[in-house]
Amino acid sequence: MPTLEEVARHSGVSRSTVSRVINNDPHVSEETRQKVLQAIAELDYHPNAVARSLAAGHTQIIGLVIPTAVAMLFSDPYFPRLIQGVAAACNASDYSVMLWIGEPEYERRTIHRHLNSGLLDGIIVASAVRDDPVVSALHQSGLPFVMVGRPEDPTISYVDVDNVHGAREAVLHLLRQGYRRIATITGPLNTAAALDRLEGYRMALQSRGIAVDEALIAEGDFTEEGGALAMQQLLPHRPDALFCASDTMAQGAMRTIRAAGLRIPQEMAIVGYDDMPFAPNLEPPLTTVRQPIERMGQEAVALLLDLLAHPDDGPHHLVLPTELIIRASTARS
Amino acid sequence: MPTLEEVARHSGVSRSTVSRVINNDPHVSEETRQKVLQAIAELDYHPNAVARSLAAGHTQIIGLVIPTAVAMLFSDPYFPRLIQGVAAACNASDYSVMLWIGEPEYERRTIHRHLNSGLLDGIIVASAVRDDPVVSALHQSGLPFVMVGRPEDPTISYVDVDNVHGAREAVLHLLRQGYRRIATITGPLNTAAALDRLEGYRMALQSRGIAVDEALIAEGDFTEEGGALAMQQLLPHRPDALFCASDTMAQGAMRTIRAAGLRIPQEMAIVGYDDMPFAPNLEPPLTTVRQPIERMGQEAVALLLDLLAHPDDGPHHLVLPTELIIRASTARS
DNA sequence: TGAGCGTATGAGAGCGCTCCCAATCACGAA
DNA sequence: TTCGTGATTGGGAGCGCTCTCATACGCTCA
Repeated sequence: MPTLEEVARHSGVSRSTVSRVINNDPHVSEETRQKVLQAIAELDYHPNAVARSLAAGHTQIIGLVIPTAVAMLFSDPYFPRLIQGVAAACNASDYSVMLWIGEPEYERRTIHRHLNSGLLDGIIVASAVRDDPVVSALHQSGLPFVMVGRPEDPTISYVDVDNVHGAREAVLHLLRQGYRRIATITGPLNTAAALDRLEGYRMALQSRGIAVDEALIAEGDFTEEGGALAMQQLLPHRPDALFCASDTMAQGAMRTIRAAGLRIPQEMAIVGYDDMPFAPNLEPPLTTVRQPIERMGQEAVALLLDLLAHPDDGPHHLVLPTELIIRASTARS
Repeated sequence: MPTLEEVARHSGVSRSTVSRVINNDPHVSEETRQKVLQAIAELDYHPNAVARSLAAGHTQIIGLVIPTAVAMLFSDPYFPRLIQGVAAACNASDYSVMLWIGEPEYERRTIHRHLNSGLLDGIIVASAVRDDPVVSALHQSGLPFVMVGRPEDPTISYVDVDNVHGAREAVLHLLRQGYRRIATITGPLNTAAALDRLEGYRMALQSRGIAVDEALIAEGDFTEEGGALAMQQLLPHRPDALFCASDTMAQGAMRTIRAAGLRIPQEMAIVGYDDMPFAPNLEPPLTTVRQPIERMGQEAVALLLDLLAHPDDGPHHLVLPTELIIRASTARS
């Protein structure tokens, strides 16, 4: 593995000059630049990222933390898409992504060790639950970071989708279709997304003068099984429509509904959330709220890079719009 | 951020000694060790990973390359689970994971730049297609690497599942149930997994003296849509059973089958592959071949670390067993 | 012709750590 | 007492690069 030094010797210039051409410093004559470039090609030289980071004081690496419980990663295409978005944006900006999946047994010491190792220039935290220890550790470490999903603390930069609005539109659609006893299966209520969607549900009903019946609200956990279970609680209260805080839970709820002998959408309309790839293939195809997951990842990177460039700026908050995708599961025939 | 130097001053010993206690060198008196440990705690010192890497010549970082086309990441839980396995195993061994999602536009130069930057101690390549440029680049870079999924070149270390055997068992099950005109939807035939599963299909038929009808073989692309399309090709040839090289494609095929008015499994039995989370929830629940995806990730890390420790060992090949999960989609009633 | 200025280049001091080698010391053996 | 021995500790030379500063070399302009 050739070094800067060797390239310098080979092309008859100093280390500094080679460094300049590598870093595209304009203060190099065209002639010298060519000479150096040729030496680089001949020796097949590649700068050593580690040495470069040590000298420069930054690594061009950002961390992507996914502190969610292990189980969700398995079935939910949310994270792959988010990762995809983050990776794409990083590649485009010459950053690398260090993946860090928060295992439950990770305790404070390990977290700190990673955060303070100087390996990361910044961090993106995906979908933390409330009071996540990673977030507080991050906060006191002083490392720049942005969250995907609104945190409690407004001084933190984040990008999120407009969950309240998305949920409200979904429920309003149900209302417009003439449904009146609308139930909801929420996500785990220690997440901001679940809370916001529930809030949207309430707002929609209230805006039409319909009292919220707490018996029509069941808490799920974003899993298929959890959706099926929650639906069992809901069924005795005879709702005529359902707003689910995730497509995955909607899928589970549909199973329960069918098992109870009810027809969708004639006897029970359903709206999901996420517009997962399987949503159009369900029986019947699922009306749902699409959110720009991948774009969130990209915007999170953009925000973080901005934060790295201008550390003194206040926190940035970016809220992306959602889109209601209407399919057969809410078609009052 | 305090440095080694400061810890040394603060505890009244030399840099070397502090370095020793950090690295658990036994040649330090208990008394000194305590003194240093205390200074470390008081200053809240954390070693700088970058400086350490530069001096030590290795980074404790491994790369996880996913060169597959973007689309698959979206719908397929395969990668999340693999990532999960890799991350877990790395954490357990004090390594970090650098994620590298191969965008199509990544050309040779970029690949080389990453491989030769010295940032990575080793690499795990997930599911490369045949003649993937990343693999050849990796080969000539001299970086230790292992693949997930059997490569053509036997000198490369890999871990894989026994795809031939898994497919054979699946088709034999169909045969045992009395089905005779068994069709198959393969994966893209430029991947080893698809080829191996097709091979298992052929072997099963031949072992029962049944001639392979090429009209009953359709190539898919591991997507739901691809499965639906492939099934349309197959239908005119009147198969009575189907072996799908992935659950996702099976899902698509079921859609086509149902649209054609055929009942599953009475008029068309189906076996999938992967045992994805949704497989038991399909209508009817899908018989499928389960493979230990997460474990593959773990074993890949184990193999790689072994390779790092013993660079001169020959290539390791590890083939994990599959398991046939029998559900209603093959229940000849 | 020489002062003044801008541009191209080189020198050298780190960045924070590891690791080899030498120095020190205590202690038992000769 | 002297020397060897082994356990501790310190010194110092890098790892490969960046970056500030100083130097040198043209120019232009008076």
